[in-house]
Amino acid sequence: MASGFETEDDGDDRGLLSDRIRNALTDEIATGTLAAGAALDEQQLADRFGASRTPVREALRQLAAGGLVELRARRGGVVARMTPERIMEMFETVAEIEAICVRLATYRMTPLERSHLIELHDLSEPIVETGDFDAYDSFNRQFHEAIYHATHNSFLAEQAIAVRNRLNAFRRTQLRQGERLRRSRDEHEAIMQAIAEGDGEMASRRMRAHMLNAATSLSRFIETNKPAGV
Amino acid sequence: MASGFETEDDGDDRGLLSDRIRNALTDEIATGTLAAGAALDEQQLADRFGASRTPVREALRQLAAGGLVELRARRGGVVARMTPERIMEMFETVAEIEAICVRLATYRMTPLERSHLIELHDLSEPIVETGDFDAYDSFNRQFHEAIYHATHNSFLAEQAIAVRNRLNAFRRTQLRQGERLRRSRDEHEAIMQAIAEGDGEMASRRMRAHMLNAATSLSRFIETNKPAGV
DNA sequence: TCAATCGCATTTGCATACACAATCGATCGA
DNA sequence: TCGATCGATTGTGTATGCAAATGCGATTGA
Repeated sequence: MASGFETEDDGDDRGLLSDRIRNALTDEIATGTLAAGAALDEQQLADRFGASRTPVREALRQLAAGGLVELRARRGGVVARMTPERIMEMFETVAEIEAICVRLATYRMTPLERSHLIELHDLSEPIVETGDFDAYDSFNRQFHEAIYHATHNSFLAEQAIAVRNRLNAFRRTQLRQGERLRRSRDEHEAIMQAIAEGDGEMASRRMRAHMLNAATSLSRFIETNKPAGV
Repeated sequence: MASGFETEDDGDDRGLLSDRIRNALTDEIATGTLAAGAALDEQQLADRFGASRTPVREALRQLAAGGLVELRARRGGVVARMTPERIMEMFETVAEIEAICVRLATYRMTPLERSHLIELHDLSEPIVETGDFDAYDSFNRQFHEAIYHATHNSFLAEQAIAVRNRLNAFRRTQLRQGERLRRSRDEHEAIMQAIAEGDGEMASRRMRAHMLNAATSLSRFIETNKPAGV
């Protein structure tokens, strides 16, 4: 009440309603609040968000375009069901795209970008020591995105981020194995080594292996925690 | 009038109105009927399609998600402007993804898929002889999509098709140089050779070169036909 | 008892209506 | 004459209403 402005209270209710609903739904799908296969009733969602069906519909259409929900005509929408096979396919795709990115980045990154990446990598050591999963996840994201941008191909970077986000949205079963954290950083280390030597092909192979290791680690987790029926 | 059914006259007015509008707009952007940067007035489009603004809005949102139109909040939408730099970035991305696909396809394709691909490739010879650009374009699409599917990674195949379509939508300046047609087939030939030898890496490199050759050919065309101001 | 069909309820798809924001033009001031 | 501000108009964003289609359940027939 100190300021005279009341048009924006929290800074959260700003922008388009449909965008806010879309972001909220994206989060809920990512966190698993909305389980895969769950029906998405427009009126029900509208009530929950205190809005009308119109912005909800637009949000659903956008999510459908992004592949997070399946929208069958006149039959409503459901959260996209992900089979283990499809998740592995997505992982492989991400791995290959990441491999592309690191190869191009190796050949094209500026000295500034290189030093920034090194600095970022160095920062991950204490995180691994403390075993802070969330912090490492955040670092990991920055590390990979730094590589995307170092390709100096913004379109490719956008694609990489998009496909990675799409995978993350369904990766609510995060890698929470202490051993994996250390191994992840070691793999980063090997990638950094190849980058430093200017060997893009080597960096590419190591990045692919790095991603597939993460996939394997996840698939083990999925196998052991397999829900009945699916 | 022979049959008693009248629910579907042409088979064209079936399905969702928003989908039809989306497809129509996609085509118009691809063919250049809607020039890049053209403003997309919702009411105007609604009138043109004989519909209300609602399905038009949904179509625009989907196109925005696909990257074909840019949608600024409360400021309407315009057909996405493509700079030559961005087009080249897209070409490079497509080239790299195609390179991935052909490498995986080489290692994973079934004998049936291999024979199908060979058959397809053989069919292109007479097309090159006649110099039928449209026919070759159609064949070319089939050839590349056959490779996508042979990766046995449907997600990757979807991504490849999506990014390829997205590029095609802005490639209304098609390659209409007779020489390029022959060279394109020769490059396909070299790729087929590598596939036959089971050398995925070789096939990958040749595919990348193939795509970048097409890009170079296009960039020359763009340079010579550069519009004033942009 | 099982299957098929008819009818109802629910929900989507589209149209229309209204409110607010942004842009453009005009008028006022310097 | 140029700039800025205010107002009007255009157009997007959201809400609501209506019609059609889908899915489900009950009823009827075999």
